Amino acid sequence: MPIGAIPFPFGKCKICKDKATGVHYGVATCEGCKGIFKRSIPKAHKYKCFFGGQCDISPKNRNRCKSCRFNMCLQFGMSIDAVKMGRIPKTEKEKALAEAADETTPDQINNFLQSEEHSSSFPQNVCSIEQRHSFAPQKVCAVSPQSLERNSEEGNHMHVQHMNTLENSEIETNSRVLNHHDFHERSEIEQNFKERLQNCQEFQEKSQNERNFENWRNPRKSANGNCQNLPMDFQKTEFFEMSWQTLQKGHIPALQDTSSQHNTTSGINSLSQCHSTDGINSLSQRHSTDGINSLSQRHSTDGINSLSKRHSTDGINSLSFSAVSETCDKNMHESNSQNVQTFSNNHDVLRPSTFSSPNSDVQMTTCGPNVPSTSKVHFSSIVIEELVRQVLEKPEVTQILHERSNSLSSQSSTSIGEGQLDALRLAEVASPNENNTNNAVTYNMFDAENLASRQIGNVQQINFDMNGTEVEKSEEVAKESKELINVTLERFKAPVDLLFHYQAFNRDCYKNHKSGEWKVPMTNTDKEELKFIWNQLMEGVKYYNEQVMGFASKTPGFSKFTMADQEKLTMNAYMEIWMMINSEFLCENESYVLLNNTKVFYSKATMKMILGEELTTLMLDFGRKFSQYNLSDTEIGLLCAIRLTNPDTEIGLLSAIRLTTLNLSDTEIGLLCAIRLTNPDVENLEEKDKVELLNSHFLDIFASMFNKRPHSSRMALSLFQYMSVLKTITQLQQEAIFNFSLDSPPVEVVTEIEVTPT
DNA sequence: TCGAAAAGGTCAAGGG
DNA sequence: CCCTTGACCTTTTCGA
Repeated sequence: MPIGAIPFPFGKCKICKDKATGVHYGVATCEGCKGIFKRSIPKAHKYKCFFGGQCDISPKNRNRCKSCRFNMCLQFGMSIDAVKMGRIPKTEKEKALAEAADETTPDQINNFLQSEEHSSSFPQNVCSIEQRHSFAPQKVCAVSPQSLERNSEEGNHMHVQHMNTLENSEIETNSRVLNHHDFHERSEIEQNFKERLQNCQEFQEKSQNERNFENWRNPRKSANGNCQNLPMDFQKTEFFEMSWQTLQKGHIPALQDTSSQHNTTSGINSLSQCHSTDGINSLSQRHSTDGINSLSQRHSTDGINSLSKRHSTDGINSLSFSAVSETCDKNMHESNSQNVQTFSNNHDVLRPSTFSSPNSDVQMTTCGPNVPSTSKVHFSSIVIEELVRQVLEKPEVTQILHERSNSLSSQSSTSIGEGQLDALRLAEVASPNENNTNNAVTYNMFDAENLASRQIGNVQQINFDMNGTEVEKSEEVAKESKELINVTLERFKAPVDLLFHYQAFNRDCYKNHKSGEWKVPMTNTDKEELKFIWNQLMEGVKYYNEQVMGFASKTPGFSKFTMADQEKLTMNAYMEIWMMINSEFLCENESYVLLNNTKVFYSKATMKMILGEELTTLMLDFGRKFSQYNLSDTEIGLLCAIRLTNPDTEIGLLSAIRLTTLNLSDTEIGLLCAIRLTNPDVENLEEKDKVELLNSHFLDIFASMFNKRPHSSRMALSLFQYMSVLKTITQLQQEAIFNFSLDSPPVEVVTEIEVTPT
């Protein structure tokens, strides 16, 4: 910098609180932390904290623990993909300097950036917090093919300058340039997260007093067309303001056609607080950036519509699942309400037995004469389970499955459902015919191909034979494996904590509802209420993102994958994870998925308005479709083809039901999420071996827990099959939601839920 | 085209 | 003596 030039006030280093010299790898840091991060990339896995992993990082002691320092870098979002180039606009710099001169508090950069949040002179491709924190499953996103094609044609590619190699310098994705908003937004997110956690805790405390629910539990009570019934703090937010303005134009921002995406600046942009007027154009020829963390941002596949996509995906699943069994709720409600267990934050407390009690099957089949659909759901699940059981009892089938599993795992075939490979692997582990001393170490965890990449991430404690020879299943190995499983399980508490953080709140709410202290808030055909619900959906997505991405970032070993792989994996598993953790609230005749922190259950009626009668009917009528499967086919055909060959919507419904009836603990659900998160069959992974290894490790752990159950093998198989169809139903639902318009909802909905005084 | 900002590179200093 | 750190330098990139 020229003599006399005044540097931009970057404030303190986010990592060690020393003086920041600039934005390095996406985060304002000092030269030291920049250097540490730069040097750590190829060898981070060697770091180990000897002080419990909670070291304080300050300028004086920052060299004491490289592990914690590097982890801090990751936590604050440093990424080699987060390259930012370019200058800070002159006007912004002058402002910053002026404010810095006046500023008495040391954290100048944050203050500056806060003041600049709404500046129009900033680079334009700034997306909202929601956008950058959001994921839409890459394969199931409902962006139109035309849109994707157009993006590609316009050269909307991101050039990634890799630290060590330029081989992967061009990947086909969309991005945005990191700018100084990101400092602010990152800190804002951190702050928001803390605040929300605090709010959540406060709310849980308040929930002891039922009076606190009175103010909001029935939005219909004061609905008057002006949304005066909304909580005041929510009404004040810019987010609400923008959304409201948009919605007053009478149209919920759905993707109506591709041509409008370029021109519109009102609907979706308003909702997202996006300053961009054309997210697509401004994204082109940019470098990969990463404002908050590398997982969260780069797959803004469309600067304009991504928010809409993502928000929709969060809300929509519960919407459709709610339409499960319309006429079945009364009996279910009565019987289930007696089975509500005490909710708890503990991971291994079994989930509410409301829909997972030993008698749930009976309940499902005895919910009245008017519920043929539900009965069929149940009947079909019984059929599948029985078939799976019969299959697994045949030794020749086991052999075939074994061979097929091996061949499929090596060629990554597309002819098998993603969940099925897991199931097949797990079947080996869980097979009661196996004669191993330790079932958890019986499959390809120990094949020769994996040995070279054995030491990754948090499974580095594995001490295997690295010569490339097959490892004997000795007792020593079994012991090591057991220890490793225990170590990983211990480390797994943190991600599970994150994953279920909001669940404690949701469960409390649900518990209150089931015990009659709450009523299901009304939603009727009122357009205003629909707008309200839509806004709530938009708002709620942040929480799901925190859950899913927090879980991903804390999953042992996951952060050791390349950023690109982390991104692909997380996007791939995003919705499935969401559905798994919320499956306990998708039950009976309604969805009880809470719109996080908005204190509203959204009902089946609203879902119908968004999804339409057709999809709802499809789901209820699943039994008819299910009969189209040729059940007399060989059992192997059923096991291997049922998922992708004819993945109808109804199966997704089934999966939600079955997941809940398995009565999984939080840790087990968390493990399933980790297994889906580290799905090695995701396309174009850079380090597929590593992903495969970690995936196998989680399968080991899950198997070690799961196979203690009776009939674990068939349960595991059916479980993974059910899981694997979650993606399909997501896709269908998204199509429905993006065609949704407030002016012409797909179905006339009448009020169906009666609010009765308690 | 200039020059600001960030990446990558270099090497003296310091610690083990 | 070797390795790590981090301040400083050079190169790259892109906003003005």
